[in-house]
Amino acid sequence: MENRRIRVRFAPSPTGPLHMGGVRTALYNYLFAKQHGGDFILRIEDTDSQRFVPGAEDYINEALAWCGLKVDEGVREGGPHAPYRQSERRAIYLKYALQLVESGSAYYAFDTPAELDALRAEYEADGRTFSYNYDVRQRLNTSLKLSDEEVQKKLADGTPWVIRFRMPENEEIAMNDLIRGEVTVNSSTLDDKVLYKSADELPTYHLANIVDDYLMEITHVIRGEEWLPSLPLHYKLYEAFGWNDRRPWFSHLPLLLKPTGAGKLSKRDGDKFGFPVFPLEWKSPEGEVSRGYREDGYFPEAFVNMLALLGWNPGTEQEIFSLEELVEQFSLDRVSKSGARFNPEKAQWFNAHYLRTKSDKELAALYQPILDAKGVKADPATLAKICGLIKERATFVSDFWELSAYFFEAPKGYDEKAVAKFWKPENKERIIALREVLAGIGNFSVENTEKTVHDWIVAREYPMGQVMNAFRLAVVGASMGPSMFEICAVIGKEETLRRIDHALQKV
RNA sequence: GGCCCAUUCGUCUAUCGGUUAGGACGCAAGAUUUUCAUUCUUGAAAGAGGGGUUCGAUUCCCCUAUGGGCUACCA
Repeated sequence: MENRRIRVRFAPSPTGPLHMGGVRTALYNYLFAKQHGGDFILRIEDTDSQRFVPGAEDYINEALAWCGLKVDEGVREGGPHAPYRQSERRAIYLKYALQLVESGSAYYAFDTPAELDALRAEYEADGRTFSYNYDVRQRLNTSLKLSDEEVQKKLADGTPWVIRFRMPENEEIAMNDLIRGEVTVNSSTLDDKVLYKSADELPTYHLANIVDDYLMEITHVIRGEEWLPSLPLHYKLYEAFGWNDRRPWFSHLPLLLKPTGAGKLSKRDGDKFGFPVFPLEWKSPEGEVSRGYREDGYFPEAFVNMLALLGWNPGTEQEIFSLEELVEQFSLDRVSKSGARFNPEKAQWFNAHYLRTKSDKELAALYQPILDAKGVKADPATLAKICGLIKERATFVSDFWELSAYFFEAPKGYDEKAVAKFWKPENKERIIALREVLAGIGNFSVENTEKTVHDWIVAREYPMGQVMNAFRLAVVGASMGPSMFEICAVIGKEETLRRIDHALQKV
C-alpha cells in the first residue's frame, strides 16, 4: 500500500452542474494527487438512470478546466482503466454482486418498492423505525428465507430483484479517517443496502464505487462529509470482497453551508443568495439560467484561492496562493472538521487582489470587448494606460467602465455635492485663469502640466485643494479618479480645454 | 425518532495544557493624497453551558445544548 502510486478520483454524478462545494472536493483531490506525484482521475457516476441531466458532464469537464485542474484519466482523456463513465461499465458490476451472493455476503431480495413503502408506513404507524436489517430480512422475500428452488424460479420467470448487502448484527466497525481520526459504528444500526438492481441492470453507488475504486487502483478517497455514514458499509464491502489490503485511505471533507439559514449548500440554491454557487453559468435543460463565478467576472485563480482556504489553511499567515503553491503546501491533516459558511465579500477581496496583479496590457485585452459593445474606440496603448490608472479602484473588470468612462467621453452631468463644495464663484474665476495657463502649455505630458499648474497655483497662493477639485469637477464631472495630470495627458489638451469651457458655461 | 460528525471574533481560521487568545475579510477611526481608491496605523469584536482531570484548561474526558450530515431499488 505504502509503495503504491498515489491515485485519487473525483467522482461526481451528472445530475446537474457542479457547485462550489464539488469544485472544492475536486480541488483537494487534485492538490493531494499532484503533491504526491500521483494521478487525478475523473469518473462519472451515472448509475442513476432517473436523474441524468444532459449537459452536466460537459459542464463538469469545463468547470475543472477553467479552474486549471488537469485531469489525468477520465472520460475525455481516456486511460488504462477506461471507460470512466459507469453507465459504460455496467457489464462489470453484476459479476461482483453475484460474487457476494455466492460467498454469503449478499442476497437476492424480491420485495417491490410498493411493498417496502407499505411496510415502512406500517412501522411508522406503530411508532417504530423501519430498517431493512438483520432483524427484518428474515421475514421478507429474500433468498435467505426462500428455498433455492423458489429463488431460481423467481429469477427464471423474470420477477424483479435486487441484491442487498447482508450487514452483520452487532459488530463494532472501527474505521479510520485521515481528517477525523477513528470513527466507530455498531453494525446493528446499519441496514442492508441495495447493491444492484435488476430493473435497470445497474449497481447502486455503493457497489459501483467500491468496485471501480478497486479496479482503478485508487489509493485515497477524498469526498464530502455526506458520505461518512456509508463508510462502514464500504469497509464491510472491501472486507467481503477480500480486498482489505487494497482498501484506500478515506478523508471526509467538511461541508459548505448555506450563507444564511440552515443546511448544506445545494445545487438547487442556484443564485438566490446574491452570489453564484456555480463556477460557470448554467443553463438548465428547462432554460433556467444560474449565475457563474466566471461570468460574474471572477478570475479562476481568485476562485481557486478562495475555495482552497474554505476548510484548509497552511498554519501560516499566507493567504495568497497560486495553484502551484497550493500543490506544494496542501495537506489533509490541516483540513478543518467543521462546516464552513462562504463569505462572498472575501471572494471579492481575492478577486480585487488578483486583478491588481494583472498587467495593464492583459487588463486592456479584457476591457476591450466591453468597449466594443459600447461602440467606444481606443487604441491599445492608451487603453493599457487607462487600465493601469484605474485597476486599484476595481474589483472586477466589469467595474472598469464606471471608473473610466470620463476618459472616453465628456461628463454628461456634474456631481451635485462636488459642485456645492468646489464650484464656488472664486474657484470659477480661478478655473477661467487656469484655462489660459493650460492653453499655453505646448507639450501636454504629465510632467509638464503638473509642474506648470503646481507652480502657477503656488505663485498665486491659491488653495491647492480648491483649485484642483474644481478643475477635476470640470473635466471628470465628479470627485473621483487618478491624478488630474494623468487624466489630462490621456484625453489631451484640446479635450481638456473643451471640457473646461463646457463646465464654465453650463454649471 | 435512530446513527454519525462538529462547536474560538459577524464570516474564514491560528492555537497541538501555561499566550495581553494571533491573522484575514468586513466594520470604525486616524495618517497620506488635489478627489475617489490604494497604502499605512489604530480600534471594536471570540473560546456554547455545566461538570470533571490537572498546580494550571480554549486545548484532554463526560453530560447538556446547538449546528450539520445520513437514515431511497439518489449520489
